[in-house]
Amino acid sequence: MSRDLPSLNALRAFEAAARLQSVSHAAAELHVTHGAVSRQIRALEEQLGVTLFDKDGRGVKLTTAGLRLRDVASEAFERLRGACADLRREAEDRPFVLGCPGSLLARWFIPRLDRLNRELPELRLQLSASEGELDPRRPGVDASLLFAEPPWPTDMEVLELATECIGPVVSPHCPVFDAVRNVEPAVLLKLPVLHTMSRPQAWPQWLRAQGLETHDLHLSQGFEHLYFLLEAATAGLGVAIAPKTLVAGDLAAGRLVAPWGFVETDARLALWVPRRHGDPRAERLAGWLRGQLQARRVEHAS
Amino acid sequence: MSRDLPSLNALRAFEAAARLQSVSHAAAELHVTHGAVSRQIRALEEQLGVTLFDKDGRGVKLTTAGLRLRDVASEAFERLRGACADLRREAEDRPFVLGCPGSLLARWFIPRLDRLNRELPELRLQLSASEGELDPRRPGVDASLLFAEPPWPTDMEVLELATECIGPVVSPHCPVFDAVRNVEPAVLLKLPVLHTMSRPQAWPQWLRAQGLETHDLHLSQGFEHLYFLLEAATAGLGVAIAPKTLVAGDLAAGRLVAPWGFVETDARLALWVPRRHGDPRAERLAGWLRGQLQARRVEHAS
DNA sequence: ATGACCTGTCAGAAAAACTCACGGATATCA
DNA sequence: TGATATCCGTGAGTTTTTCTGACAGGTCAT
Repeated sequence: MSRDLPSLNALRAFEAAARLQSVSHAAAELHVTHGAVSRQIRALEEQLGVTLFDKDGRGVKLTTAGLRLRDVASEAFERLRGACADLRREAEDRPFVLGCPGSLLARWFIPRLDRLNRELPELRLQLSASEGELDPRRPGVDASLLFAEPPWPTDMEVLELATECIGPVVSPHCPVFDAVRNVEPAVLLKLPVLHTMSRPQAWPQWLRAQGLETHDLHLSQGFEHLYFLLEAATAGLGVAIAPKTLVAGDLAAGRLVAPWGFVETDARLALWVPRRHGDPRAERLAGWLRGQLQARRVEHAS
Repeated sequence: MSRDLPSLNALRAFEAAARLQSVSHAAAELHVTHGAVSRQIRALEEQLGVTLFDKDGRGVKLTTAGLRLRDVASEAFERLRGACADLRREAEDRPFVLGCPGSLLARWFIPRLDRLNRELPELRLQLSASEGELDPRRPGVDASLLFAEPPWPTDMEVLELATECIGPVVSPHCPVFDAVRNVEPAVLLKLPVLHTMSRPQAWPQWLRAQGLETHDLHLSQGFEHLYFLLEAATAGLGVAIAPKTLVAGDLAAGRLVAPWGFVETDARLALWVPRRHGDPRAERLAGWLRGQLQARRVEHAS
């Protein structure tokens, strides 16, 4: 029992009061009322069975026992303060690691990276393109940016950034471009289309949204990653289906066209933050990303 | 803000878990459930913005940040533990100072002091006979033993030990003894009686209890302290009035007789303990005193 | 005396910590 | 290879601690 520490909050209150020679000043430092500090000191005196303060005029004065305890307590708390401050500072200085699929990284993020680093330098953003499947729970990753459909897992805080719109895109230099320039969506059913393993539902989703049957679909070349699919499309290999966000740049530059329009899906572009960590910088990043996605839309509308 | 310490209870939970490399063992050490410790560690990690533990199989392992914090925290807490244990030990070893009127000290306490020191050696009892008025609030006095009537002051814990009975006593060798051996109380009104300044109400109280008028009372020699009054009575100077407890020894030894009996007053023999200190040893002393007072009564009855 | 200032105390309110029960993951044993 | 035991994390609800706000008493300077 004697190995047990007394109440640590009481010790902290005592230490502050002893250091400042004043219950009221200690209360101010601890952001509480003087009554709270007075109580804590009383409790500590009872636990130790020792008088720590005597009244001295209208203030207080340490007893010899109090003096000895103050010396130890002040040093102990000062060390703890220092160690905690170091840890906090390092946590703040640590780069923020953002997991991100390669396609999103290449087509959307890289062009905006410079501005991000300028506007949010304290983030020290470090991008980690996923190899294979993106795992938002991978240790060392502070947050992940990805397209996905609700429901969200409970162990992640999901900050939604934008809805997803998908639609067929094709290069104007594509050999079949003349055949497909007809904006009637049904024409696409007659053509072999490019697709990706990671989004097998993309074509059926879009076709259903157009009121077309999906069983006539002719899938041709498939790619493991969306990133390669988009490269293939811009290279003129055929008609691909892609999220609008990822091809907005290509559309603006004329490298791709999307004559058949886009449809909104249930998926969301969202920032996934493991609840375990909950880095406050994730919120800042989400805010900035929302601003960028908004700006892009405004730019298009004008 | 960064000068602020994180939650100290969280820090203590972390320190225990880090030292024992186990949340459950830490919980056992702190006498709480593992859930409580887990929560505290989680809270600390959030406050510092740093991961302190990683999962390791079915246990936990410190991160490098956790390792650094543990080193500091363990030392800091160990120092605090040591300082507090020292203070507690000294508090325990410190003599227990009991304030006591000289009469009670001489007539009741001193004959029992030897047994008390044998039966409660850890008390290291130190008796402080009051000079002049006994002040139960005097600094340095852990408790005071005195006769007094309720109501009790609120800043004192009053442990009642026995009721007070007072009555006239006289030495068998007193010159007037033959005159007063008549047990009719009224005879006392005809004699000059010894009294004390500190209990001016003693005689009137007793007379009223006998159904006698008080205005006929002839006070003769007065003494400042009860102690001297009793000395005078045993020396045969006259009839005194005294608490039964203080003259029980003299009655048993035949140095005094009390043919007129005793009456119970409103006063109590009680141990007064300043609430500010509340030394737990006061309870032990009160228990022992009650036992002694009881024993004396039983002894008389038999 | 009066006002400024400080501390101690109380009842009730607010906040923190705890418990209990459950779920998921990992070792150990048969 | 299941079955079992152990360990940690989490959520709802409750208990315990702590704080507040108001007041009382004491000291000091004017």
